[in-house]
Amino acid sequence: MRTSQLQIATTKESPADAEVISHQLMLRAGMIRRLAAGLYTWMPLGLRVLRKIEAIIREEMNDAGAAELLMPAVQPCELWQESGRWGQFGPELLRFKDRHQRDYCMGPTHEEVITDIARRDLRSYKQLPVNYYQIQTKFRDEVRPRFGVMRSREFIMKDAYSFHASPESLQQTFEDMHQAYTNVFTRMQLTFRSVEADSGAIGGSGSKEFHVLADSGEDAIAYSTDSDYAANLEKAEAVCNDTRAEPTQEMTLVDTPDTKTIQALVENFDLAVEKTIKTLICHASDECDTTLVALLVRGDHQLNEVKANNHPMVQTPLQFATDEEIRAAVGAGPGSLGPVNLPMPVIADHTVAAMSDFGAGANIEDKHYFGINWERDTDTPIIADLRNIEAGDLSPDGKGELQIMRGIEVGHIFQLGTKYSEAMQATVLDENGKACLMSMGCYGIGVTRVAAAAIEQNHDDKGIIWPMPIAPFQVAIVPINMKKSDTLRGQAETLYQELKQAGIDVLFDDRDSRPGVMFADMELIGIPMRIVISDKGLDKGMVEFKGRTDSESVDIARTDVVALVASKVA
RNA sequence: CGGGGCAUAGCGCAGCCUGGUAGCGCACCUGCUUUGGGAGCAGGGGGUCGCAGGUUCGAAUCCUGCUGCCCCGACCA
Repeated sequence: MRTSQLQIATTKESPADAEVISHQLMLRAGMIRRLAAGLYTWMPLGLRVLRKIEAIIREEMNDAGAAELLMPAVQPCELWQESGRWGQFGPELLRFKDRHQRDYCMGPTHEEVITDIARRDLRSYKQLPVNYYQIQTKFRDEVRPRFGVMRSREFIMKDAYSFHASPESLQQTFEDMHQAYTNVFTRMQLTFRSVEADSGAIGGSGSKEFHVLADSGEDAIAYSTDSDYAANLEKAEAVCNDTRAEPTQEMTLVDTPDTKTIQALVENFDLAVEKTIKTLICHASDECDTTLVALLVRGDHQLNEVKANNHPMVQTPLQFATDEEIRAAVGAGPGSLGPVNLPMPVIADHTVAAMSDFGAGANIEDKHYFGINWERDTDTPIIADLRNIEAGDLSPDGKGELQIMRGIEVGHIFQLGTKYSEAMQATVLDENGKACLMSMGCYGIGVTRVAAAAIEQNHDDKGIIWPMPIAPFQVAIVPINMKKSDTLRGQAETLYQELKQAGIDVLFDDRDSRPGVMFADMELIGIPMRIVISDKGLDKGMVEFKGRTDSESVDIARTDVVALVASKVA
């Protein structure tokens, strides 16, 4: 392709609201244009990247035995009512009515539609397993779309759904998909990890996320220094091997004016932060007699909201109590809360349960108890894993300690089990002629997010550095002063044709720009290789070759350059 | 949802406090010169100053309402 046809539109400055580097570079390189909040046009240059990502995914999915189909983006409400998600899904689900006043939604995911397909088309266990996939536009009305196409409302996703006669078959396909995803991201030359994950709203058991590693990633990932264990921070199990020490202090009531925070408590009263407790009050589920329930974590630990949300005694979705609710129930406000004499169930993190001689609010305004001990001073709490792991924690598998790094979630594979097949009665006949529910798996890759993640991971001060397999073009031809030299123009054209015939994705910069402009543009848009062709060089039969990350270009014989490029592409 | 901020040319910004009818850089168009790292000179086009009211002789500027966008989020930070 020629730059004159591509309408290259690069800018030196990026819009003020683009925060993350991938968003800035995609805008500056002219890959995407914003239409409205969370809605982006993919310009020709950006679309080429998407198509390359899709092609790799398609090949690996096909190789793994999945069959491509295409479902509608608009879905009728009936299916969602059948699965129960019409009520469960919040405002993220974009709903609207057609001219007959029937309810529809823009599909954020396609479990309902595919399950409907499966129950109609699949009759016998002999047809199983099957794995359907599509690459299609999804819509999720995010509260706060941001970071460009990293968290947009409309995005392209590859979603696959498998159906099985047995859990063993599901497990097998789950593993096949894990391998297929590993192949996909390996082929894209991205640095990634697969990690254990929470199943979230989609439901089911057993799920793994694929994360592209990047410091700017929205997710934190815990991994063991000495084993394969890796998990999303929200899932990573916080273990505590300490046993509770015997009490050595009496419990005392202390006046603590102006001490509403853990930090103030530690500073004003010379208390070790490891001897303090944070008390968080949230709404209780129906399992409790009270409307509120208390969650306890050590003063220096962070509550893990996903873990809290998953606790049976906590109302879903997790909702913290307001100041007024707390005062009404306890008689004291946040900042003076603790487990002693608290009129509600107390759920403590493992670490908290192993503490002794600790300090916490007295549930009396401006007072704390110090030297509290479980059993002696207050009932032993319900114990659960409630906190985020911290770097240096023991690995749950007992091997090594956990470290934290950041990642961008680009893929997620789930074992759904029979959640949807049961709700929607998707059955096949088994060997005995009896109807049995199909087990399901589902497997997603955020195609548009992969493009952004690749940039987050691969860029420098000049711009994007595309990995070769997903680069919009593999090589750029940059002629120097072609305007003045018909010879050079002819030579550049010939080289362009030769590269095309060799099957190379080549971008011919045929603008009459100054060299600096062309160099800067080709680097900004991240073309992995560059050939500079000039009269000066051609007099000696040479052109210049430079890889995007090379510091210097090298002279190479004109007659060898096509072969060189071809070898680098392979 | 709650809190904060912003809205002036395609992009980045100034002007607003102290009202007098809009400006700079990049980009764009024309011409000349230039051509190995985002050229120089000269000329030029483009803005109902987010929308709607109000105050005023006069509003980008002051006041009110609305809309859009961005940031932050309950203990801690």
